[in-house]
Amino acid sequence: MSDTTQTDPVQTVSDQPEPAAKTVDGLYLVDGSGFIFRAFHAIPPLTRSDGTPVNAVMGFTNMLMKLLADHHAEAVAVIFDSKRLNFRNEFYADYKAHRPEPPEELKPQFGIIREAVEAFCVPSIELEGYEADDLIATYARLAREQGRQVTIVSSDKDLMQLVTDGVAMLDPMKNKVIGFEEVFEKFGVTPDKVVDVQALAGDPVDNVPGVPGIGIKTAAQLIGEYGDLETLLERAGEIKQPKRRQALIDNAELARVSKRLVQLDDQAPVPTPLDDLKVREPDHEKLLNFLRQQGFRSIITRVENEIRADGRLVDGAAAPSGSTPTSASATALPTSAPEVRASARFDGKGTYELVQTVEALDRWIAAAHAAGTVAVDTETDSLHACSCKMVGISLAVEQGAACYIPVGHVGPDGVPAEGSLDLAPSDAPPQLPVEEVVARLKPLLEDPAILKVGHNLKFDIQVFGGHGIRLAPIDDTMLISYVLETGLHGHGMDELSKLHCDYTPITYDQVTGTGKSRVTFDRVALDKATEYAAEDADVTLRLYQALKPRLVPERLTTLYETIERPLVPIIADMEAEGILVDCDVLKELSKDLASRLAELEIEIHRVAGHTFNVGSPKQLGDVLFGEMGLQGGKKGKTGAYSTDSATLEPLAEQGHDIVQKVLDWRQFSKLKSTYTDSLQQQIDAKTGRVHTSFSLAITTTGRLSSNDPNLQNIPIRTEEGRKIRRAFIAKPGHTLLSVDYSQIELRLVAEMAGIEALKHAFREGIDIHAMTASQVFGVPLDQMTGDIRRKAKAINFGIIYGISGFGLGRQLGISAGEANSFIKTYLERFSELAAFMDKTKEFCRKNGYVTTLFGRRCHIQGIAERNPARRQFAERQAINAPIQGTAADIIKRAMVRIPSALEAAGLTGRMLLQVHDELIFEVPEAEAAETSEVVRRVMEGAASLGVPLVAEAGTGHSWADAH
DNA sequence: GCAATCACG
DNA sequence: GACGTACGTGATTGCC
Repeated sequence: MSDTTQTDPVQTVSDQPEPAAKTVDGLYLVDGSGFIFRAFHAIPPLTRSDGTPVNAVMGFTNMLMKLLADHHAEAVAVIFDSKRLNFRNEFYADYKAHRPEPPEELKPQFGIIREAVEAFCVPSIELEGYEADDLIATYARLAREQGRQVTIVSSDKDLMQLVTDGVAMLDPMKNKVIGFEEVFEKFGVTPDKVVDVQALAGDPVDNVPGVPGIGIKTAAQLIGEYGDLETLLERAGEIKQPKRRQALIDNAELARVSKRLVQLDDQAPVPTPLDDLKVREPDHEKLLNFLRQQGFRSIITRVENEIRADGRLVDGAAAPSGSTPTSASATALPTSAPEVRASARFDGKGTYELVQTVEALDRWIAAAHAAGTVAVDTETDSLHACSCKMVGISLAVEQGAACYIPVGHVGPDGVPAEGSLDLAPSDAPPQLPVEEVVARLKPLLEDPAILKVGHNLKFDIQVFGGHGIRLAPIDDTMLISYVLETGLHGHGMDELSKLHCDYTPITYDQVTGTGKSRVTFDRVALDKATEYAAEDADVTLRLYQALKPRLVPERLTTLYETIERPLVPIIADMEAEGILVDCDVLKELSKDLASRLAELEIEIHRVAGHTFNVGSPKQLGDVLFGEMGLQGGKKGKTGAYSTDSATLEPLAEQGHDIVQKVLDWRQFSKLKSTYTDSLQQQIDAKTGRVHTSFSLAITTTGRLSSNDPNLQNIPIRTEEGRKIRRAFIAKPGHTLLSVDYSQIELRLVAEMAGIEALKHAFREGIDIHAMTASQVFGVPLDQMTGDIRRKAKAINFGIIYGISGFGLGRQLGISAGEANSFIKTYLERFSELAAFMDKTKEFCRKNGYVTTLFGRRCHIQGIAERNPARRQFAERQAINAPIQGTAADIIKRAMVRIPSALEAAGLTGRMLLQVHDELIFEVPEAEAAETSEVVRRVMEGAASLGVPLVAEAGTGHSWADAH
């Protein structure tokens, strides 16, 4: 069961959560004409590759698709207005006379939208002389007479008069049901009185006259009082307000005409019998053909995924050229199919939209709703997600259709934008206030039905988190690329764009400049910022379309959806939390180290006979091996003496005091510069804590990495270094909890290679190094010495690294030959191991990658090299990667489960750090014991294997104490 | 910007 | 038997 505990709202289209407004099955009558206009105005301009505008087509198609997917309709029809005049014009010539001609860009789309309906195998209905509303009224009546449920898909107020028991309306864009309550909210009366209110209030849009001076509010009040229009007109003389009374008396006839105009005709002669409106099985080929003609790539992807999920399509048979595993890396963007492009071309600079008004913003939000998927990217003034300022947001809804919303740009002199508290005269460019943009975007960005796609969304999640937005659900193109092609290349956006889209995006440096003249992004001019930022969102969407479809056929969906993707918000929280660091402890250590370094330096210079830079390997080598004549060889192309600790340590042991001093100097210098000094700089001024950044897509094995600062390599191995851990502390009333896996990699070797003797030892809780020592060296456990055990331990580590005689020999200070004989014995004692290593190497040669227990693929380059050195290097990687990678999978699985496990247990502690096989928490003192148990339980249960996983916990005020 | 060195698992 | 060697990272420093 362990594999399926994590669920996420968006896996495939068909997996999406139940819509908020689910209506009962029955007849769905779609107000086609209403939607054409709504879609046209909601979606930014898009054109097909042949120049035909298709934005309304896309909006309409999306709406229809969503409707069919979200509701189990037994019958559906799309109803259109007929072009000609209708019966209302016979008695009121001016009816809808003010309607302007549809915009030029819309006209060609009417026909295409009818094709769209056809492609979905949904009946489309129109009738000369009647408006769509009349046909809808008629069908609704007919269905009601058969006792069937009716849903009118529209948000047009003119249709609200039809709402009654069994007839509801549905606004598919907002996914909102319009029933009695909503109608009452709008008109102030029950649906059956809506026409009376409309007759009085009139409607300037449709040129329905109504009674002058009476609006909806007054009309509702009057109808409420008098019951209906006729009664009101008859008793108009009783009205107290003179003006209102006179208006009603004078315009009684106008009101009656108005009522006839707004009253829908439910007796229209329907062109298609109600019984013919059954939902038919969709013709996928026909639908896909239509979508391809329009170049709706994201919709095509969704449809294909849906079809695939239904199992009606053999993998790859109808997939676009970019989504089959074989051709994916070669051509991500098919060239044959036409593509939707905004008025912009992909490489046409300066054509993305700069959003500076609420109207434009709302248009993009509506477009995102229509598309169902939106690529999001944030721009900030620094790379530190926790402390940076949000400068702008970009959205992309379709290839080429992207915008940039500036919210934090300042003028060239750094004057804040208008709306900031600063009242100084502003030369900041015009832009919407950040609060307003955030407020309008929040429902979209948190909408469980809208997928947010980003590249390295961990960053954007933190930026939005700072503004009270919890971005979800998400897909991350960086992580999709990472699970698909770990080890083949990096996963930065620019690199992936070149690789998959054959396109080089504008670089950050091009926009901000480099070196001395670099400016922060908030000072970049808006046009330049738009080109860069909107393009990033656009590229992200393209990468998504190229990469996401590969997950299923390449069997990487589970890894991505249950491990990598859920980890994103969890790591984001850990980074935002940070860890408390006591600056005074570090200062004290710095001071200490400084004086010891000074002493050592004087001493070293004295022995050398002159001053030199001890920190320069070149100068040091010259002094030690040149001037002083110590034994040591030149190395490498640089021709310089090697002076690393492996070289110097033997010399120090021979009694060369100066060498020992150099080694000490090196160690202290490292501690001071890398840890005590720089760590002080890295404490966040606001939080007093250190916020590292974990990279999720760097390593070739699946591990995380930590940077800025790296908190995964804080010293521990030496006493001096360990002191640095005293500076990492818990806040008042809290304690640090450290829980680490014991011997996880060796346990995994036993498991994956199926080494029975090792598995048995782990199950019995035997000292594993002593046990291997007794096996390999034939020493009984009760005669074990520390030195023999140390050798065995080195061999065990060697196994994990893809052992070689030379490497082991060097580690143990013995000859390669001697080391080789140890290895030989080891492989004889644990005979399953050799087979495992051979099998792994062979698999890697055949496939180019190796896999972990949880299906992660680590691509290994050079496995088939002719050069034996390079090939053997690849082979060692091939041995190591499944082991290291499985351990990484396991701790990630634990990390995904821990926050919810703590919450379920009512515990408030926070996970702060991960150090490969260790997790660090900050917990209230009173919760320490219980938290420790919950965490251990989750960690030990993160995989169920033939060997037990063991997690050990420690607590203390500082990290040094917790270990 | 690269090489050398060394901190961690 | 070649060929150069343990696996995976990140930060700092000196030097070109």
